[in-house]
Amino acid sequence: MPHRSGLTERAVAERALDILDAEGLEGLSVRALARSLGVAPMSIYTYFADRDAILDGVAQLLYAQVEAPTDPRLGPADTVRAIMRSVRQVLHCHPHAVPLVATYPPRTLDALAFVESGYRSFINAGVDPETTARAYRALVAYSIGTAEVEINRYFDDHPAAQPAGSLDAPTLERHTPNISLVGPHLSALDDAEEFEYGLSLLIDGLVPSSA
Amino acid sequence: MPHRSGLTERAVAERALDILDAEGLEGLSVRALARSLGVAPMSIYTYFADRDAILDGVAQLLYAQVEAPTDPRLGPADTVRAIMRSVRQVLHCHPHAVPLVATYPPRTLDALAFVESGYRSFINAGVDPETTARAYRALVAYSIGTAEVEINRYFDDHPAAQPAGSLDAPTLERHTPNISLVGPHLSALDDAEEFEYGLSLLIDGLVPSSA
DNA sequence: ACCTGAACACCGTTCAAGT
DNA sequence: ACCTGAACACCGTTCAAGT
Repeated sequence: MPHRSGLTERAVAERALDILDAEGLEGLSVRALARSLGVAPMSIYTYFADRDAILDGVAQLLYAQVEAPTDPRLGPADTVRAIMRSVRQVLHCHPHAVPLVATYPPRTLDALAFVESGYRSFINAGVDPETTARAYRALVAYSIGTAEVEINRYFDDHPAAQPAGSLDAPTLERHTPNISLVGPHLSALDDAEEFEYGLSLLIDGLVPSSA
Repeated sequence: MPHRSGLTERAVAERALDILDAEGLEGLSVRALARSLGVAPMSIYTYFADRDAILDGVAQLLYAQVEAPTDPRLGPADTVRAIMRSVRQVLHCHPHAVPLVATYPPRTLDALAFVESGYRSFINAGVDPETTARAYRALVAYSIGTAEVEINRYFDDHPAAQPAGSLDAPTLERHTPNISLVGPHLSALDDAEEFEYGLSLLIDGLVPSSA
């Protein structure tokens, strides 16, 4: 009888995602995952070759959650904008997964669905495959970069915004006056607004006839 | 007598960077670092509060290596382009450090030097502080995103480019024809070229009078 | 094929003790 | 202030054995 424990690769990956959300990447150990599933640690290796394969599996689950617009009348710019927003939303629901998405590209059919939709909107609009590939690459980099800075709150404790760090405000003002000047504005920026701002710059440049 | 072992925070961080380069992030353990320095594991905690603080220290070392142009006649676009290229170069020399740079922002005076230079070129050109902050944020996200996809070789084994994965070429062709079409172009893209391409799009959009 | 316990070679960090 | 060894509560993974 196969799967005496009732487990499947998918069920293991889904539990892994639960643990990742609750405990973070360090808390997602093979042993903790097995404990949560009520099996011996080594049973996990029936479904995944090693811990990295589990993390890859979690990434595939999240890629599958990305929604792509289905309306074929939508142009490539609007389609890609909707996909990018969906990616951002999924990652905001699973912030600890950002490093995984930065590491493991979509691989399964479900995970690749949104990529196919994005490509289709470009190709159907007459964009050539190479331009499509370049646009996809730039947009992936933008997704990952913005997600990293957002979930790590990269600009929150920026010097001059948070003078409680190792450098005090007078020292900063003397050595880096422009950081003192710009810092407060940096930490006041709105995540969603800045995401849209940079995204528009990219889309306007990447999509040949953005209409 | 302070520092009986002859260690300093900086020396510990530099050895940590050596280990990171040679062994990767997982190989950079507190115990391995202590072993390499010839001290007991707990001695490390004299200089750093915990492992995360060590990783932050390594990031600060790398930020300090970023070179910013000193010519004040250079406009903000050219200044920022040079800084972005230097960041990319430093990260290519230390690929395992990319997740650290994505996590820990510049904090020390040395690490902040290139940020100050970039800000100065904007402010001196008459750009207001908020626009400067928005540009910096977008450029940081772009640096991190492009570095992640480059060091992880994110597009190398993309389906259709590398049909040896779990999906075979006929299955891909049937379910995701556009991925089959675009994939080969994606894996053929040149890292440096695409970096410059997206960077130009951003700079053209971000720098008010790009002249 | 699937699941197990024991074992190996590690971790980060706390603690109490030394100088 | 700095450094130490011992200990605690963990890791991922190999192996040999079970069903």
